[in-house]
Amino acid sequence: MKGGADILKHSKQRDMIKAFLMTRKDHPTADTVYMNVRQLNPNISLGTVYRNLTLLADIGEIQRLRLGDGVDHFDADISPHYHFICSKCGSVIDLEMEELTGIIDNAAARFKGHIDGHMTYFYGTCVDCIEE
Amino acid sequence: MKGGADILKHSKQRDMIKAFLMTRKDHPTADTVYMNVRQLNPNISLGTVYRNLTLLADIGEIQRLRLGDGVDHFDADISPHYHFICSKCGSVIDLEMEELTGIIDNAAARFKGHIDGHMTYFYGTCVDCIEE
DNA sequence: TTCCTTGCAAATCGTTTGCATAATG
DNA sequence: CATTATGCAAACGATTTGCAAGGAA
Repeated sequence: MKGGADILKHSKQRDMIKAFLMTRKDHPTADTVYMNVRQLNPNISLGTVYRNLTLLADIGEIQRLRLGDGVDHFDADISPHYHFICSKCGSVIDLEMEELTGIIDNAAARFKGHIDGHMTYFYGTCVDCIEE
Repeated sequence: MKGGADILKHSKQRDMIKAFLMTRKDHPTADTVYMNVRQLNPNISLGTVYRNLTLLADIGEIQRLRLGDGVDHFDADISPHYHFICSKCGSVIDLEMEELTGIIDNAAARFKGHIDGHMTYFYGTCVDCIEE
């Protein structure tokens, strides 16, 4: 049986991961987080990075982004906003646009289940990839 | 060097896969396709299923859906429409709703790159999972 | 001391690929 | 005949997990 309430204990590694993520606005992958955090703590393991990213996402301190490129990206900015992913270089960029309000109601109108939320992202070619 | 234009040759396996997909409106995964097609052709391999699903998606005869659950789903209905994925049982359901026109313009307004398209899906709990 | 967290490595899962053979045009 | 497609199995990349040891409350 899976007893207790899994009280969260403090951990240096988790702090470093969260702190690193907050310095970046390019939505790094787990591996990028690993590479970078390892420069401060060479002993940290990839498994720990994954575990903490998952934990942080579960408790809502960060956002996990699945943008269809097969790799998870992570974002310390948990405010609702939209992303663009470049089909060529894979970079992820924040979009400045108002929230798509009403989209849920729109979807829920003729639907019998219950809709919790939606995921929307845009794809195409970023400026840097166009200009070369 | 990669010479020719890769002329498409007919294949029984591809036909079966496409035919099977057209009978289903629940957006099966590659593995589900494999399981089912295998009942008609026990010799077909999973690799062939993957190759053909990828090929069919590339030439636009089917749609590949990445709905954030880590598995690709396939849809023979290539008309633009939206999907709902149940967070509990994972089932994928078509949503009856008008297209989100203007959403691209909306996103492109303050963005420097070029936007080709967008991906939107909804999640929550489906009727069957609510009722139990 | 209790229980969560870590590091390490092995395992898992979905998907892709190399290769020799079979099928298509 | 030239070339694409197949079956098989091995390879892959991203992520997860079991376990013994370390660290926080």
